[in-house]
Amino acid sequence: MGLTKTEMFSELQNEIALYAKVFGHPARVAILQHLFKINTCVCGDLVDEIGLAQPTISQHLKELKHLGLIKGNVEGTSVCYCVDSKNWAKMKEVMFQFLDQDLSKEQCC
Amino acid sequence: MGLTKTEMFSELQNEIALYAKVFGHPARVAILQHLFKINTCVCGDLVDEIGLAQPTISQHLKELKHLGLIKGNVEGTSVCYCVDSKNWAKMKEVMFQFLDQDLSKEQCC
DNA sequence: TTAGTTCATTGCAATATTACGATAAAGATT
DNA sequence: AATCTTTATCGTAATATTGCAATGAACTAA
Repeated sequence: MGLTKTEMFSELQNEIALYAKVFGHPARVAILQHLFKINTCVCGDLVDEIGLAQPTISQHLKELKHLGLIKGNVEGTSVCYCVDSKNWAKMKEVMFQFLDQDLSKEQCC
Repeated sequence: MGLTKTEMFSELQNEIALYAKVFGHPARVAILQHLFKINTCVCGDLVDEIGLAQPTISQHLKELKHLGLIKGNVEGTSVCYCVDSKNWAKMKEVMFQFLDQDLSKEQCC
């Protein structure tokens, strides 16, 4: 069916899944890593940096922007992208809490 | 096309994306949360706990198992699942390193 | 043996995602 | 104005994902 039944899950579960989904493609991971590496706005390097076509990159950027993880600033003809540090921190908190659960008790397996 | 061009990306980028992808569905998030909450093996509660059909849960479990994040132990008629703490820790390290990049430098946006 | 329980697998339909050519939009340059 | 540069959007093809009914496999209980 391809249709996720979001209504069956808690808001937190859906939030985690949404964040994770956007990281679930290496192109978006690469985009973010580049933004972190440069650590300032990037205006167009991305298509050269990553090997995908311009419309494809644009689409991936859109998804990252839609979740609020990056911001885009129009600057003349080009657009400057950078990580939205405030929203990134929010996301990090949610994801850390999920990933950092402890496994103290013994396991039977 | 729906076909990710994995060969264009680094091994780390693909690894991060694979982990993230498996967390990119609320059912799998819910399964993992339940396993953490119970903090021991679970033999069949999952279908009741989460509201999806048994084959659907089985499929999600398969994906989690395939990545090594959970283990399944056959115990008579039933199968006991639990988080594989060693592999979970490995995954955590990879994901933390990706998520925990700092944003010290000023941003222009 | 027969029937019941539990989980995996198969097969399929519906939807989502990915990629990109073509094109549009908008500012910059000549 | 005419052209160039840069990014977004549209349309479409290919592939992936999700969900479940039906069925199978394997052990248990009567």
